[in-house]
Amino acid sequence: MPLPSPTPEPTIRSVAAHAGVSKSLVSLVLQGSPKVSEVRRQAVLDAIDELGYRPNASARSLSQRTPGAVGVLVNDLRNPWFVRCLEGLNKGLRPSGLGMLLGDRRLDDTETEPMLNRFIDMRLDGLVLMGTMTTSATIQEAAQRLPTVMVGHRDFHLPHADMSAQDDEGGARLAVEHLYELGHRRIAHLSGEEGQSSETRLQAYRSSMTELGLADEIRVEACDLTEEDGYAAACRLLDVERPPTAIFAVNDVACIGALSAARERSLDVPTQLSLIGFDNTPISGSRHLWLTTIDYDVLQVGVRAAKLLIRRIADPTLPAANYRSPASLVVRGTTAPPPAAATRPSPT
Amino acid sequence: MPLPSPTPEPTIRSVAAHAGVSKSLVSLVLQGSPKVSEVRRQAVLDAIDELGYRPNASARSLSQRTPGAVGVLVNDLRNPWFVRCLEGLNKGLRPSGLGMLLGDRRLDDTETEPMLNRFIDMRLDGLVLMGTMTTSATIQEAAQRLPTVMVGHRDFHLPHADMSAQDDEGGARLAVEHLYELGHRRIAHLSGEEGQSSETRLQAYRSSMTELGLADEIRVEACDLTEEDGYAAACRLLDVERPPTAIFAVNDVACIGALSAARERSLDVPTQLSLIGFDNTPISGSRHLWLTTIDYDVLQVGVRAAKLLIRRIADPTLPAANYRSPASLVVRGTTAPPPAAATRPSPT
DNA sequence: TTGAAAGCGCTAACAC
DNA sequence: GTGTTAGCGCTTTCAA
Repeated sequence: MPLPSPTPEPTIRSVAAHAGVSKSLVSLVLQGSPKVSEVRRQAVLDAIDELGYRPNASARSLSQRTPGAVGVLVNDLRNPWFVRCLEGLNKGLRPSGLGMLLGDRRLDDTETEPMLNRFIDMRLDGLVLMGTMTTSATIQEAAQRLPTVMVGHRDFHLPHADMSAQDDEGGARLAVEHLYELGHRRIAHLSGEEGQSSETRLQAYRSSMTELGLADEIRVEACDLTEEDGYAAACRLLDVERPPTAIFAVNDVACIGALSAARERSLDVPTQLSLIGFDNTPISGSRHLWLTTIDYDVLQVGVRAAKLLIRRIADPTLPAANYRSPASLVVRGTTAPPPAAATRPSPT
Repeated sequence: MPLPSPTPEPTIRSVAAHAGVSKSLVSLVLQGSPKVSEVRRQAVLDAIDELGYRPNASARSLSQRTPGAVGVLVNDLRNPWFVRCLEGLNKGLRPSGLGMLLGDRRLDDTETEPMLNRFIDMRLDGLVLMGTMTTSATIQEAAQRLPTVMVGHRDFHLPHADMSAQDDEGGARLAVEHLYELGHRRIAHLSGEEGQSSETRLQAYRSSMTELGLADEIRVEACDLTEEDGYAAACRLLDVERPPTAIFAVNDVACIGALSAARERSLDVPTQLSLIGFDNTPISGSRHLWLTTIDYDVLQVGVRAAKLLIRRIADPTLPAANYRSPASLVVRGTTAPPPAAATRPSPT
């Protein structure tokens, strides 16, 4: 049975002929309509698998004017955060029967425009913009034409898009306070270079520090949200006269970079340097890293995004909803009280 | 400008009317045909963006009988190997203008059948099966209907599918020989539970060991290809009377699990235990891990897969091609000579 | 219940 | 060069 079938592809027409009924009857059977007699239904069903018939999605989507799928544009699949979030999205989409078409912004930067254009041209039922990204004319156009939800951020203005994100402000405060309570004072921040989430986390770090009377201890280094760049920024933070005793990193990936920097300097984590990440990425729970971090149920963020999108597909005129998943602290192995000498010059 | 446009979507017809030409002329312009006068072309182009016209992909795909996209079914996106491989695939696909639709087998196991069915029904131009997976009736059907390439494996029989994979046999031998040359004798293998690649690596380990006169030292533990399971299997390997001085893991992810197991037992890597992985996954080069591993240019495996697929789309009757990317050793920080006592009971 | 017929938006012969 | 016409495979009135 070689691939190039000798017979032309069976269509609804050939099925009808084979079953001795009309096209429309076949269509009704395909859609599980109740108003078809049992005899005919069987005849059609039999014809279908005798012929190996498969409906043609393009034809259906053309005629029904909906492809039954949404497009998902992801920032960077190398970051496990996205994989987890996709899992949630997928789960939330399932009841609606919507499929998803995935594209990665970073796989190839020149590839994201064609991808979005394809989404538009397919007249997809919805669009998911997952993770920090800068806007562009194409994104704006796509978001204007397709019901849209932004997940993890609201980096640019999209009047009719919903948002499913996390409590960046609260999470960052939890991180700083945790370190403070352990006794740290020289708490530095490894910040993200772009994106509203990074910005919010940074501001929250600043205010927390100030409110704790540590305004003078504020130290910030910005990095791209990659491990490599987190490493570099952490180096800059550590290679100074009076290095911090603790670093709050904008996300887990950057935090791992910081871990490398510490190790390279033979700084023991957590006894000589405390580190805390953000996102509770799957890898952060790996025994080998065991990162203290901020959790906010990413899976739920994904599920919520799906629900918002489904709602918006049903009624695109809805006012934009903003949902933030609450943050909580996950204490693991990378935070501890600072070396005694560092905080308490000696006496009480 | 709210989303629900008051005017119906512009079509090729409205564009034609607006520009004062016929439908077919518009179609020709859209396809960049040279046989259109400059004046008309401009008129059409103007009409297009005045109206904000976008071609309808379903209609086009119905009439052209090709959607200009391939489906990619991936085993597990949590493994960074896939992300890298996708990058290659994407790169290789680019010149052809083919888009890609991505699905993850593990995101949700119940979701892979609908995904494949969607691929079939969309009459996609091709199918990519990326990474170890067990077959199913749906996979068989999809592969029968769509030009197919398997990447990284040939886990089941698909008569008309090409393969782009890696030299598992050679790579495994390199790993064992590297450890041998460092002086290791008690070399254990952390094997994969399923998949032909795992099987081949295991067999090569066995033969290498035997050929090196180490048949008696053969120790194998099987694990699922995840970090968690790699950890568990490594524990079983280490918690015995006479533990191995080196472990060759079936892939990097499992190797990281082994690293955790070593650390948990306060075994220093590499001075007390050597570890070597497989795949040269991006994370393995992370400073924090710095895994010795086997490389085979995954990117190239992806590119090659794209090329094979493009060829097969052009001529589906081609005999199945099998390509294996050559393997090489990447020595980093997790391998070293064994502790002296272990190999040389004491004297020379 | 079932069938006939008219589109969905686009491409592709084929004439002019 | 440009317009006309006939489909692509399916859904969906509307009659029968």
